[in-house]
Amino acid sequence: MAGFLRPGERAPVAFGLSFDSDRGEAGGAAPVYNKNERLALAEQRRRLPIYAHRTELLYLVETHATTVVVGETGSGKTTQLPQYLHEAGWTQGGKLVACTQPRRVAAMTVAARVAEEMGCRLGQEVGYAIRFEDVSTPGVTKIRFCTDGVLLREMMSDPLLLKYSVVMVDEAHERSLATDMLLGLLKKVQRRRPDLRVVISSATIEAEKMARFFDTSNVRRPRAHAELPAEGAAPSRSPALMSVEGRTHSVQVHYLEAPTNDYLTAAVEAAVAIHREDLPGDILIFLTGQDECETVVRLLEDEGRRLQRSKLKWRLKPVALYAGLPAAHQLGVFEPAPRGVRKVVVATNIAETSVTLEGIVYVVDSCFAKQRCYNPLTGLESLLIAPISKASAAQRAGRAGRVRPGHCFRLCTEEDYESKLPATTVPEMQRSDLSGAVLQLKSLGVDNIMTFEWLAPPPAETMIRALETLHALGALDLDARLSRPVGTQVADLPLDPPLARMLLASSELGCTAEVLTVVAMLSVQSVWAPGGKREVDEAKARFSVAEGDLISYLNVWKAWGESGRSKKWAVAHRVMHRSMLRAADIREQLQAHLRRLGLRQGSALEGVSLLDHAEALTTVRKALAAGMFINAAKLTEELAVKLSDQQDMGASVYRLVRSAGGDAAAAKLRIHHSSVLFRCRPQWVLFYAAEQNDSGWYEMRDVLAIESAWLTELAPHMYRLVPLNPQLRR
DNA sequence: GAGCACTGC
Repeated sequence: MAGFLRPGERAPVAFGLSFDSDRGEAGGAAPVYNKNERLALAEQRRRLPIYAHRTELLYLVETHATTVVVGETGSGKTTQLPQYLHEAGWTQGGKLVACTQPRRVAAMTVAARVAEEMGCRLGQEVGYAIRFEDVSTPGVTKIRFCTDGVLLREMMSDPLLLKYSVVMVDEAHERSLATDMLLGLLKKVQRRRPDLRVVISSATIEAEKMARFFDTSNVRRPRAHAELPAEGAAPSRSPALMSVEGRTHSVQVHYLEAPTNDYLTAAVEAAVAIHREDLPGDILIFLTGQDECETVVRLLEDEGRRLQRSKLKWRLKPVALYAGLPAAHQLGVFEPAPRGVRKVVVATNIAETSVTLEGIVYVVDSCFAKQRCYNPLTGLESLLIAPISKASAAQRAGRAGRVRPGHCFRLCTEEDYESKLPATTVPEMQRSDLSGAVLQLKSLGVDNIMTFEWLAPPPAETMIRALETLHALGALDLDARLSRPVGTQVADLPLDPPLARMLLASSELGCTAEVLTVVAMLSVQSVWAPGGKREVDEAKARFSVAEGDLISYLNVWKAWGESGRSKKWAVAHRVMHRSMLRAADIREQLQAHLRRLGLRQGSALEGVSLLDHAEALTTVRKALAAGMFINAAKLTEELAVKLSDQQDMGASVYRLVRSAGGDAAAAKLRIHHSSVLFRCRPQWVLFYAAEQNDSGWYEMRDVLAIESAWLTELAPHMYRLVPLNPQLRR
């Protein structure tokens, strides 16, 4: 294999790998226990690095409207800071301290830990709120952990966040769409609420930017507010910035001596080389997708068999980890490896932030990831393999230093790392469709979207496209104001605007029962289980109908319901039980929203005779079309000629209907293999999502076959009939 | 003709 070099190292050692510094240092098994476990909780709290900064932090929050805290991993910021604020009196007078997290599990686990430290029951003084679950008690709860999405929703009924005295935004450097929106809104709220304190927790790389963003010391305060009676000294409008050291071990980084164009083989070689050194510790390999992970697991299993002859102390045990994996298969990943076994976790980006693994000492990083990108000119998304950022690479490397000093092997040369990887990842805000975000801002009273202060403004084209989409859906009027009732109702529903729109249409057409199901199932990750391609195809065929995927989902839902929502049924039919349960939750939540909005509910298919079935189904399809008509595609006569390679020859090409020319007209679409319409060629289709992959094709998923006349009927503002022959025009 | 990084309301 190609050897590895440490930064600044010139001559390669025999194998490029050398852990001499590690030998004899900690010979035994890697410790994976919390060595403070037996200490009283209070003593453990005092031992956290952040404890030494307690007084200073409280002083900064007291005297500054915004405080940016750079707290490295293990500093204790997430669990301690909210408690310090509570102890210092910020929760007196019925106010709460909020702490937002980008992920649901984080909000739940952190809340549980803090409740334990404070010696109270979860949901009393300490609570959390995530979608479907509000574990907090009004009047009792003082510290509330929640996802940033929940706090955003909460702002729709409490725009000034009057319930809260302090809002702490954790993991702000991750720059999720919801975090960026929240930051912009918090800055706006601060102008109206000088008493509110904002605490931003961020990694070093984004900290300065956060502080600059919240600095309003040069902005003149509006006169109306200057006249407010001063309650003590006003806090400084220049943010405070402070760092708290973390508690992690050093990670030594190694690079390839020569570049590779096959990072899968390189990853396997690196893992084998590490294994041969015969030192303790698990290995974590970062790749880009499910297929890659499975391939490398197989290759490592082969290598493991071969290595069994070579008298090593440990046996290799490769395991894959990606989001689509059924929970049962994930178990092996988190269980500590038994004695004499070295775990090799082959993971996607999920291991970068979403899950933490114990016992990892070695990280092998392909330095690639699949990145979602939005093209506002076509209105379509891409999911392409791209080099990760240096910030991402640092995060991945850090996964090696949780239990003891570790090593990170990047599968590129140091020169390429320095010159080809961008410093930071482009924030989600700048590579997503923003129609949902724009609508939410409108409903929060941000009238002029173009002048809203973003931490990083999205492309103007994306904003314009979002306004156009919302206008086409009828959610905005010609002055780009929220329409009534459609606009306010679409904004009220916790759904993508197109899905919300079809739900409203279904109420008018009397088929909410069916559309609720479809919308809920479109809102979950994947209905079908991964694995055995043929098996899934066969299982799917049992539910397939010519009208397309959305109608087939109705059959899956019905059959799952008739089985008594049985997990056994789901497994037998290659349906993801987890997804179905979540869809059921979403469906129920949406139904409650419909009731609250006072919308009529009904079923088109229930109790309908076979004779009237087709007509009833057309009603459902039209309701669905009312939300998706923007994504209309028509089958062309063209046959694909060598788009990427000969495999594509003969595939049916679809073109967007809405485009008059330009980038959108050039986009070649085809029906995704996962669609039940893959082998059919309906003339006219609508799709919920299409994304470009590395083959160059835009693949349509969740397809609905329609009749062309529906387009002009449902969306005359967008589509009109063009006579084929001008002479036929009357 | 072959396949879905990760979150969130």
